[in-house]
Amino acid sequence: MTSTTERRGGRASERALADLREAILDGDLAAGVHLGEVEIAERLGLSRTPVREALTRLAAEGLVELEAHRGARVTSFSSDDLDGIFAVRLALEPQATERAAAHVTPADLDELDRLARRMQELGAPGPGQDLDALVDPNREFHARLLEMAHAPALAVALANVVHTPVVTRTFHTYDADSLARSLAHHAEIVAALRAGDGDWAGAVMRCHLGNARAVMVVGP
Amino acid sequence: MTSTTERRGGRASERALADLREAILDGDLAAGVHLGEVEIAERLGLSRTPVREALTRLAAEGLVELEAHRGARVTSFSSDDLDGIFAVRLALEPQATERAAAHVTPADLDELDRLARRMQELGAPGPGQDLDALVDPNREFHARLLEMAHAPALAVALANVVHTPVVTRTFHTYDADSLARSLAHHAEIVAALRAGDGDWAGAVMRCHLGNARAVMVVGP
DNA sequence: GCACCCTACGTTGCGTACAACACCGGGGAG
DNA sequence: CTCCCCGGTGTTGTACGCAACGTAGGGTGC
Repeated sequence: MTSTTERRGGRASERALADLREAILDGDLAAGVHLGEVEIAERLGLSRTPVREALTRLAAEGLVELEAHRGARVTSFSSDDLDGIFAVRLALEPQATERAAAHVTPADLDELDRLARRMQELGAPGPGQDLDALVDPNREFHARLLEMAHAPALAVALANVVHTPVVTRTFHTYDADSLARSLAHHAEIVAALRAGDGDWAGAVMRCHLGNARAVMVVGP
Repeated sequence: MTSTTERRGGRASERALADLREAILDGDLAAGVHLGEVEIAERLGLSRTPVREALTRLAAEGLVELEAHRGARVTSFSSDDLDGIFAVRLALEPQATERAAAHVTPADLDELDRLARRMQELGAPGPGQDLDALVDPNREFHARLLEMAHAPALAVALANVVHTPVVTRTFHTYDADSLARSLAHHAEIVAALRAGDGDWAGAVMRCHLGNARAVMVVGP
């Protein structure tokens, strides 16, 4: 899950938060959709109060936008926004990867290796290919890596910007070559970490993000 | 003020938010202090509801920490946290400064110049020195610079981590030389921007942060 | 004397009712 | 015909009351 602590939330608030976040991240709630407090409350069988709190927190995360007396809308991102997001990722995530190399444990390596292999299975061309199933392990891979860096500030800065919905919501935009590269990068990061080479791991992450950026951001 | 948009807030909520944030940033509420909802509500003459919302948003900003059924506490930062914060600043703020060079207007330059000069007056050794008064213009300087970068994602990432209270709350920890350097950096950034040299400006910002880090973080 | 439990209190979490504000439609004046 | 004003309607913003949870203190059993 997210590394940001799940404070407060006597279950109802937390439930509303998790539910809404999942719906947005999975794309069930498209960008720009209006979110009425009563509507959500009724759908979840709750009062407006916890829903309202959840919306406030989602707004702080940047997943929704609140307009006074006009309700909440799912945030929509422009191409420029995407570009800015990748700029932040490129500035922070390789550094986090470098740091991760210093703290990595065998258990971490096994887990990352497992995720990387699973993604290569799911992403391999052929009848078994399932691009939608790639989303979760990919998210998990990057989250674990971030966690291993033992750099809370870095993690928070990224979490509050990356807004995983837009960035990792789908792999359908990847062409075959880019996808293959992306999956190979994960494996290479594991290899670099296993070798204890932070510079190498960071460099691969830079490649990984550069590749993703080229796919996502419609360049000039 | 903060560049993060001030959505929602039918005055009461916004007022509570602004009031609490100011109190924390100014150090009136020390780190670790317990914040009771009723206590704050009564002091501001409001109900618990807007106070609660304000606390939720402050928690999202990282200024307070919420424990379930145990209330809110003003966040306290460890030396490691500070180090992590500076790592993020060093990764992002120079880049923002570089970008600012591309969008800078004469009006912006005048404003930055005014702030830099004012800080040099206030910080000059002698009877007129007022270190406390430095805090606001310094905050404003960095905020303006960030705004000029036209990179919302960068700004958000920084805003959610820098937690200005710890970083810029006081200049009393600066020794004379470090303070002089810090003030000179501001002026040099203005000069670099006026010359339209983003690389130069970014480099100065790196120096600026390195200097601050050396002062703040008791490093080995 | 010490550990454990149980009760009483204060706090937060949630639900509900009311007030304030913003949008939308019709009607009238120019 | 167009523009402005004005009430209707649905939304969000706030206040208040109750319930649930955590904590601290005293009391009892060992």
